[in-house]
Amino acid sequence: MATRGEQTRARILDAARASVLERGFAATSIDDIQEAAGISRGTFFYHFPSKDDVSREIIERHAEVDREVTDEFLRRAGDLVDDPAQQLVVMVGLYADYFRSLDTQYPGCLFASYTYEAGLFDEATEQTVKDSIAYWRDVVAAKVREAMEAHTPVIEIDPVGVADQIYSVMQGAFILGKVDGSNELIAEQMNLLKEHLKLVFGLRTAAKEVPAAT
Amino acid sequence: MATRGEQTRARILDAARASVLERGFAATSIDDIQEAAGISRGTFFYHFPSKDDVSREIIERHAEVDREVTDEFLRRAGDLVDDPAQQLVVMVGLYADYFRSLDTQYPGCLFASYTYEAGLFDEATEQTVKDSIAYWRDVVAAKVREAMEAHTPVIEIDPVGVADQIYSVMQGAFILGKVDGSNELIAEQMNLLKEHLKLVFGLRTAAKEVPAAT
DNA sequence: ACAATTAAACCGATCAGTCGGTACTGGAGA
DNA sequence: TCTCCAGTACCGACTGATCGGTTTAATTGT
Repeated sequence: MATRGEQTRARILDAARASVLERGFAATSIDDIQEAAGISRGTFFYHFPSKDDVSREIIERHAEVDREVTDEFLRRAGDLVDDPAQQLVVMVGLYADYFRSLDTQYPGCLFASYTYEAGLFDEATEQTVKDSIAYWRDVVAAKVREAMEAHTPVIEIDPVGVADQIYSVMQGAFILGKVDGSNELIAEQMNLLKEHLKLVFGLRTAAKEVPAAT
Repeated sequence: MATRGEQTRARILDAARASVLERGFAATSIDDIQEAAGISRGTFFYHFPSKDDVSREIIERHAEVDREVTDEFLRRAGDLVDDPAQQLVVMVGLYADYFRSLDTQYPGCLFASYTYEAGLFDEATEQTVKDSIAYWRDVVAAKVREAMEAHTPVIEIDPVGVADQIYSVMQGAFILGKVDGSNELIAEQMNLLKEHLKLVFGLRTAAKEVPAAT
């Protein structure tokens, strides 16, 4: 159970995160955060020495969650199917399901937000973003490598390139999703990517041939 | 020939655009712009009534250039090959070549920047972003539709979905490219996407079979 | 008792935007 | 050719508001 102080701290971080994703970090004032969190100005500074500390903590928390989700999706994919190529496909599908299941508009990714506000953050914060992306890239690329051993790809591919492609589609879809106000768009992009991966690894469901009507 | 005033105006817009792409709009002060453009504070306000007007003009100029590039790439693709599916592939390749040819780090897309700072801009500005993306989607989706008629896709696809996928990969790659400080990454992502498209439309270069050694 | 919270006053820095004035330039009139 | 003038372009000091951050004294919850 979280103490009262911890709850307030969490409320501050939540409010800050939401505002940063909507307006960006620079346009997020402490008064905005304080008001959204339903606390006073004094309380904000009781919990955080500065605004920068909030940005650091937000990104670190996001990095942590991101890593957990990555690990869990990979683990669940591993539980569901044995073939590493299938695991990749399932993983992308899990992302699709996740975005589709949300009942509010997905607000985008903090890493992207910070990237488009580069120069406002200190070295350590930038490094957190880089490390998080690098982690994702590494674990997914490793899985792609496994998949390549199990199924010779139909086209020449670079494992890191494929990992980046998945990441790119996700990040790009977040932007389109925000503009269109649609989580479904994000999910659909993940689904299409899934089909691409199946093609690359020759995982076409051959049994799905439509029986000719007569 | 541009008048002196027009040149100054352009310098202001260039400086503003660069700063917005690096730090975001909110963190771009008029002093930043003024200093980068090599003019005084007074001159800025001589040319622009407010900071918001600059944001509007920047995005409109970007939208215009974006549209021109889209049209030109599609036109050039049409000049190079007849088959609409091949045209799509060539178009993506043209983007790849473009990003590879840059000698400075590609700073990212203003639409993405604005999307992650939504709420700072007025209705008209937001609409410009939406319209620009919609235009891209429409013309590329139309080409995908043509391609589908010429080549039955190997997988079930939605033309708009495919257009969005290309856009997503580009936008996502911009982010990765910024983080990694690499234009090559962006170009590589476009190349991989090119291969995916070839697969989908069955455009594999069958003649490329590696002759068995011995 | 002690941690958490409040409200308000306050600070210096920086912000967007204003204003009064100056330099440059390209004619028009003599 | 010289003078004068209007418009264009530019300048930098100034204003009021807002920013992040501090301080304090008085509560509240456990």
